[in-house]
Order: sequence, then structure tokens, then C-alpha cells
Amino acid sequence: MPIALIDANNFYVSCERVFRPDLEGKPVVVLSNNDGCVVARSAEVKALGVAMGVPWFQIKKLAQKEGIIALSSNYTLYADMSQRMMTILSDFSPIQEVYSIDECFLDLHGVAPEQCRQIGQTARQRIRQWLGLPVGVGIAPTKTLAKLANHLAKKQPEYAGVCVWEEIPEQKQAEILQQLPVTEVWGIGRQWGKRLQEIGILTVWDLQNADPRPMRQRFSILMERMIRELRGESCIAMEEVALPKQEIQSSRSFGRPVKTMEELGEAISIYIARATSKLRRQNSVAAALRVYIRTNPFQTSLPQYQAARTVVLSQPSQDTRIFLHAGKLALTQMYREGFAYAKAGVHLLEISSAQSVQADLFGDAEAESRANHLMATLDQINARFGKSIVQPGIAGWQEPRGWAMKRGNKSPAYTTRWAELARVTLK
DNA sequence: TCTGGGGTCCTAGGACCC
DNA sequence: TCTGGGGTCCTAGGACCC
Repeated sequence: MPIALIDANNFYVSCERVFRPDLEGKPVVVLSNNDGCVVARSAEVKALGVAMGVPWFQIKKLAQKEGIIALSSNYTLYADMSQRMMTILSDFSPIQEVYSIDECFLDLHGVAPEQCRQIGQTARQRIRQWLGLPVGVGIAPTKTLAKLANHLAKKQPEYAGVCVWEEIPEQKQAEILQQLPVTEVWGIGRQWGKRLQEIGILTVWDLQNADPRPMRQRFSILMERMIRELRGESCIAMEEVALPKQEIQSSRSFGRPVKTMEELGEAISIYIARATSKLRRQNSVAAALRVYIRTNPFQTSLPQYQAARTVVLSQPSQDTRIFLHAGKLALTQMYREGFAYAKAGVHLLEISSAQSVQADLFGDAEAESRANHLMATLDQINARFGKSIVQPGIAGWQEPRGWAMKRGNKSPAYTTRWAELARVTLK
């Protein structure tokens, strides 16, 4: 039962290029928040040997020499492009799993290999034509193999962007696997790669031919599953509906070091507002809040401090104000003076459906209903007029927030704000 | 000077109980 | 002074992904 994996090439860079055709063919990177790290690279930049995730300041010199163009990330634009891409692809199968912002699986069971190729090619052309994004397509009997096929589709010109694993003769398949390093397998990262190397497993072929049982003992059940998937036995099911998040985080590094509890509190309040809004959007409640603060671990010459506190609520809630209160408590407990804090964040934990909440025996049903109404109104206003226009009262909302992140070179919201719509000149 | 953010799953080990 | 064995539950931390 074939599964297709479609994903965009250098997604963030490609999105930027759709609205800036002049960037085509040029070395382009997109940077993370605070313009900190490289999170997307065009093919030209990859060819220069720039690794994923490197700090921008480390390659600034090279960038200058090679004329690399750096853009701040524009997540609103990428999210919107992603949605359009997923909608187009949903036409090709009734069963679609959106796996990340730039990739999805399509279930093609019952479709013959030749037909799979046809579907892959059409999908690829359509995304290119309708959206302007380049995508690669891998089709194989399991998700893990589809990932590998997708890798081949992008790397080997002979496949022209669409690789159907089952069309490849067995002998050729073996040759391919013998040449692919084991770290190309979906689920094998740096650490496991190293450990596999120690026991003589270097290529995907080696892993495919390892005995799953002892490998499970040595690593974990995930390893066994991976080996079976490589052998064509489907172990990772399609997940069509997006399950509600079991954990919701919000965190940011600061644009400059932060020292006072007031400023930390201000940041944490905003993260809580953001996280609880996500929580309500998926119609959930959370029973615990974890807050953490830390100095910059890379500044080894400075005194380091990091701390985290979990506050368990007496009852699961989705009320921003309750979490704000808990957050303040956590911060007061762990804050230490005399450190330059670089980052703070919050996690909402023990999330469950809002429907299943037991009424608190000691609670006030009417007050709770009023609170829910208040939060719903707040979400509506913010949805209508832009994020974070209205926030529950917290100390210290003066603008500008000195610690807010740096984004030096962000592109306009081409697709989501009238004022910034792309202007097209017809010739 | 400048090093992202948001997730999931699994395991080891401690606490606790009988 | 001597100091078992087995189970469950929870949490922290590690590994992975994009």
C-alpha cells in the first residue's frame, strides 16, 4: 500500500522567492528569531557548505564574500503558503496527514506503481504552477521508505523530483541502500548514528539487514520499528486528524539580556497569554504550568543560572488569568538577582479536553461561565485586530519592550495583510 | 557583540506500596 | 546488628523530528 511523502525544497527560502523572483538563483538564507541561526538555505548556500542551524554571526564574513542574502523569518507568510499547499495536495487522496509546515503524507493504497508516478508528477506540477513552490515526491510502501524515496527524488536528478521506490529494480535498490549513510533514515539522529557506527552499522543497507529484536534491546522499540519499516513492513500508521497537542509551549530568546524580575515577568506574561490562547483554540484545558528562565549558556565567562518551576493547578483551566497568577508565583520562587537572563519560556502541561472537565466541587459555576465568556471575547478581539491587542492586565506593559526580539530583515506579509499585498506588474 | 522555537516518544530511576 | 522482592506510578532527561 504505497504512501507518498511530498515536501517543499528549502521551504522558507522558496516562499520568499515566490514574492521576490529576483532572489532566484542567488544564495539565500532565512534566519531564526532574533536573526540568530540559519534555519533555511537555498541550494546555492548548501553548496557553499553552510550547515543547517549555524549561528548567523559565524558565517557573516563568508556571507559578505559570497553575497549571501539573509532574510528574517516571516512565519505568517510561511504558514499561509503551507495551508495553500496542503489544500492543493488534499485533492490527490482522501487520506492526508500533514506532518509539518512543509510536508505531508498521502495514502495511495490500491494505486498501481505506474499510476503513483502519474499522481506524483501531477501533484508536483500543480504546486509549482499554482503556488510557485518546488516540491519533491517520494512514494513507497512505508513512511520510512517514502522519506528515503523523497530524499532520492531531490538528490538524484534522474528521478526529476518524483521517486517511486517500487519501480526501482531490486538490484538497484540494494545498491542505493548500500551507499546511503544510516543517518539518512528518518529517526536516526547524531547520537544513534554514532552508536550504530560503533557496532559496524554504517549504511541504510546495514540497518535494514540488522536483526530487529536484539536491536530493540540495545536501543529501543523505535529502532525495531524503523528496521521493519525499511523492510517494507508498515509500522507507522497514517494519522489523518491532527490530534490536540499534549503540551503547549511558548518561549523566546530576548533581543538583549534581561536582569530584573519585572521584565522577566512581563515576558512570561506574554508567553502565557500566547500559550493559553493556543490552548483555547484547540478547546483544551491544562492542569499544570511550567515556567523556566535561563542565562545564555554560550556566554561561559558570565555567571550561569537556570531554573524551572512547575505549578499544578487545583483544577484544569483555560483562563489566562489563572495561569498568570501561577506564573508569577513560579517566577518569584526561582528568580535570582545578578544574572543576565537570555531566555524564558512556559509550558502548559497535563492537557485534556475542555468538555471532559469535572465541575469543581468548590468552584463557582457562574463565575466560571463568566470567565469563559471573557476569554472567548478576548480571543475574538485579538483574532480580528491582530495578535495581542488586548491582554489581561499585567504590570509593566509600557512600550517599547526593550527585550523584544530582533528581526532586521523581514519580508512583508504578502498574503495576509491588505497593506502589504504583493504588487504584480503585468508587461 | 551576535547561538531558534515547538513538538513527540521512550527509558531510567526514584518514590512508594504491599 | 541483621536489611527482600516485586509491582506501579511519576518525573526528568535524552533522543528524535521539522
